[in-house]
Amino acid sequence: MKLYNTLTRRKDEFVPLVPGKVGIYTCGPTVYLFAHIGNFRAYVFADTLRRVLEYLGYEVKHVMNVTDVGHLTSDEDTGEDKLDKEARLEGKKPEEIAQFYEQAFFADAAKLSILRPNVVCRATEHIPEMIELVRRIEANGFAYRTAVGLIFDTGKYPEYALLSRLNLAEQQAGARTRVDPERRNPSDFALWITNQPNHLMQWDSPWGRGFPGWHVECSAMSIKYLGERFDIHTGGIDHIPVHHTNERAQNFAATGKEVVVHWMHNAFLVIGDARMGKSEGNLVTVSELEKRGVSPAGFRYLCQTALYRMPLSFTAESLSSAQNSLRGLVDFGRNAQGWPVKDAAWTEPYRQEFKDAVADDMNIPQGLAAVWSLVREGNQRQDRAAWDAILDFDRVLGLGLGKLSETQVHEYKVSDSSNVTIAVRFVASPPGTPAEVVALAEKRQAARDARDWDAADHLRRDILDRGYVVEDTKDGCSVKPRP
RNA sequence: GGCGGCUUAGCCAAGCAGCAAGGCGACGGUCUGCAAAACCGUUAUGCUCGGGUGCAAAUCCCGAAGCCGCCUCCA
Repeated sequence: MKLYNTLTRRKDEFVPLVPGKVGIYTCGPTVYLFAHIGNFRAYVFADTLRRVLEYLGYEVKHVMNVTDVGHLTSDEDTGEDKLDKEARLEGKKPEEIAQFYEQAFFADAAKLSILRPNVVCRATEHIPEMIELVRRIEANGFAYRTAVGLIFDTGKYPEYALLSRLNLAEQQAGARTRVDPERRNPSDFALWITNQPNHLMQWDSPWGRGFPGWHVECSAMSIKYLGERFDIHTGGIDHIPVHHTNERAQNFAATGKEVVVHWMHNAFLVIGDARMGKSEGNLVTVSELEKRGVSPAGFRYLCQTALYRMPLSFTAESLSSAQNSLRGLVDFGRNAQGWPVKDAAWTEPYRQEFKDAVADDMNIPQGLAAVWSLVREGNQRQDRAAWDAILDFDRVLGLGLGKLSETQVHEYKVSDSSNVTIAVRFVASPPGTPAEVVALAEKRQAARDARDWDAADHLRRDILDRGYVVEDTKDGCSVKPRP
């Protein structure tokens, strides 16, 4: 398969370091607030990457960190820790804040069918590993002390600017932050921060009591769980110039190696012309989405309509478009389940198309085109083989189509006055449909059989009042929740 | 000031040199007691604009305009 690599700026052929196996590290959430759906685009992307690799037969080890310390509110390495700040604000301990928002994060992730990474690692539980990594960096001569703590000397790493293609000479030092006169280079950053007595979370270290710089955790934990050379590192595009650039520098300073082979970055979800962000005041969470009548699966579908590397427009219109598309897919599934598998052979070209698309740098939109071809042709052929193929694709799409289209069929006999069965009718409905609704549907069919259209229409109204719509077919009807 | 990205139909969005995928929406038709679903058809002689290279350009090159992100924490 091919994957775009930020380091080389082109689609590279993906060759795993160990045949058949893939290690992925994903920059996870900083658990001091609810994650918004802009954040979740990144995790849907990472999850889809994992699913694609598994679909193509790789054994994937997916590692994700949870940042619960060391992420400062400014990059001057002197600001408040986000967790500390929120803890003070809410009058709680940092651990309580972290625990609460971590739990909330994974609850939302589960709603979005994001598979839990094989390893979820918390920064605070890896302080010894971080200290060890920093010690190696220092021993290799890449660090120096200042009043702030231990600082990474980016001048010692000639390739420092390669990932972001920064032109350090032209960068305006201190254009937006004050200059620390003790720094050797404007891009130098803290590995271990000391002399911050107000910081709530502190640990002893060779450099004094303090806490790790933000970038250290990802280097330390990715290396711990995936080794000193691993396949893929994912994150948002905003991480390229600072976080990942620094991480890469640390990796090299500690190990002497290019640790990460493929760097992959997702573009932002954009609202109108702006990104979604806390300071923009346009955050939308998964719960808010649900309140607006958009299912998590609908949002996930929206994410799958665009390439992960392209900005995606998040508007009321694009959302409802996605939600409607998903509904169409689910409707097809409900119908298709009533059909026999006639001939699976005709689905082969579409299966191939899907596979080729996702193997080409995860071109999910192209894969969706194959899905819709199957819907169209499956409908024409009335062949469940189409649905079987789509369910197979859903291992990648992660829309939960199987569950969403679940249907129970209630069959019953219709008899004449002398108790002779004259027909077998059915009512199909999703699990959880109230029995009352099914009963009304049955009653309505009887009215229809009696050609009592007024009664039938009246009953349809009653069913609608209970939140369900009826669709008639030859020998029965199906009821489903009103869209 | 530096780096990066985006501009394709009403909307979302693929395509990265060889007849402009797909979805949503809209409109017309078939089916239906009426609907819904489904099916059939229509919806970009053109891809921000101007040059250039090629037999051939939405795709490559040069230039312009507009929009955005990062360089402070941010997916």
